[in-house]
Amino acid sequence: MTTLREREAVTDSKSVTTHRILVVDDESSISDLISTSLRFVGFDVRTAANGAQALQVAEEFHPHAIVLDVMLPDLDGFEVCRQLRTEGHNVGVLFLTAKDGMEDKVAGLTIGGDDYMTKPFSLEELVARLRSLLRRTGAIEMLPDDEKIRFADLELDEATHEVYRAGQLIELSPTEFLLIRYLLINADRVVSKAQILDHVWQYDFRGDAGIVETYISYLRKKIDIFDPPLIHTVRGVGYRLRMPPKK
Amino acid sequence: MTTLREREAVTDSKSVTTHRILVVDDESSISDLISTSLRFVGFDVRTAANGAQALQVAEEFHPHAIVLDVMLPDLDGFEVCRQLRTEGHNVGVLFLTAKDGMEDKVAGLTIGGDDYMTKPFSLEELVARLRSLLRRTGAIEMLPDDEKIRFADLELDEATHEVYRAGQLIELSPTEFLLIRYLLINADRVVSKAQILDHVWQYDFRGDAGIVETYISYLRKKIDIFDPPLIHTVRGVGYRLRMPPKK
DNA sequence: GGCTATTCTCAGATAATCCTCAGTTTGCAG
DNA sequence: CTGCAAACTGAGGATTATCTGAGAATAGCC
Repeated sequence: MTTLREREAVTDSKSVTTHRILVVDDESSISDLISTSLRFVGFDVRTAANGAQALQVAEEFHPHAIVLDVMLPDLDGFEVCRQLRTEGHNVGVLFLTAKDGMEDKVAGLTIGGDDYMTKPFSLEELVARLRSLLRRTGAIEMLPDDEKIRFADLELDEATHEVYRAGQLIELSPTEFLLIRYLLINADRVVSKAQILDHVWQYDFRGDAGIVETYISYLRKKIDIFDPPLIHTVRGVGYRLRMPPKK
Repeated sequence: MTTLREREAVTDSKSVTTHRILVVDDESSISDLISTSLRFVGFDVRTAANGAQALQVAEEFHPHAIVLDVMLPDLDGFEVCRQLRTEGHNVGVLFLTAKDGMEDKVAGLTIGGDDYMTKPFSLEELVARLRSLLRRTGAIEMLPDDEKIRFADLELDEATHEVYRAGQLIELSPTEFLLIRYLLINADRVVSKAQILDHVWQYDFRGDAGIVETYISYLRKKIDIFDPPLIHTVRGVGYRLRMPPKK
């Protein structure tokens, strides 16, 4: 489903504020997945399958940010990053790393505005991190309310990762947080369980869509003990955040 | 009984710009059913019976959207989709999947604004989902009220799946929703029970047309308790949504 | 290496929906 | 006005979707 943000982004892309993102990964399935997803939310995407190609594309594409796998067939991601920087590309990098212990090394190297994620990740998170990266590196000018999403008396703060209902802080697990954010971004629209699964869960999740029901149930117990309930089931279709119709 | 019934009256007067749709399915009965139906509502349709052919046809046809069975004799649907995307066809895909077994392959199907349906499906739903897909992927320009259908004081919202009569929210079951949408799309025209059955019910439904009467009755109890009644019986022919002649 | 929070599966309970059927009502032709 | 076929509607059983609790597996943390 098109989300509000996604639509804004899509509209933007036709006018001025399209951001150029370079995606570098040698597995084409991953880079396809990422680029499809990023294109859909309105970024201008170019891909590269190795380090040399990445440097070459960066030269003419001048990306605002790079999604960069650290494990590449030729140069490794750090090397690519170093060379870019020495050539004067002052660009934010979101590193991707396999979950194999390299994490610490990456963590140490992501100084400045950079960030990193371990594979597999969820697409919601990728987009969120990328936006945050662009914001930090100044590619997107910071709007005051840019990092808060509100619906009724529900408020989500991207910067602090906090969620409030009726002014009260709600403790959420990581997955619960991603789920409520996805619902908030799509407030008032119906989203199917498949969509939720594809956006919120890691891309390699091969379980049943029933897990969505479980997490909806968790969220309801934390968020919808308040009145009025905001999370509504649309039988046979999906879920939807909505205000009860006023009498 | 429920094979290919008459569908004369249902021409789509609205669509001016014709959109190109590629239908890919190896069962010709299915692809015939779909393409006939899509042509009827005004799309320009081309078909392919396997993955290779699909890629080839896409090359010269440049479809705005693809209806793609995931189970094909050569490549599977995902592979076709991936190859299309890497070749720069930035096109929305509506996947068709069999209900049995493949449940776990559902993940990843709704990424770039794509969508999927399980077989068997109803033609009404197919068309609705396809329109929504075209809208999302930008093939149809988005008008503010694009997702609403109105007739008299009856209003249906595709995005929220809500129906209002006289400003009041009406709770409908999935089948009731499809039925009222079909009537709304054909507002002021008579539609036969056979047509309704063909469009609203799954194409493999083998029951009696009497079910339509039952559902019309359900709708009347929810929608036509308001004045004036909008759902009218045309004895011996079918049903019609219409305003009563003014006094 | 244990401890805790979290994720995920599963299965029974609950509830909504679907569909059939049969008795009743309605409209129309003769 | 009468009789017949079409349409209406309520009841109920079958089916399916969703909810939720319990517990096993896993990951993250000190």
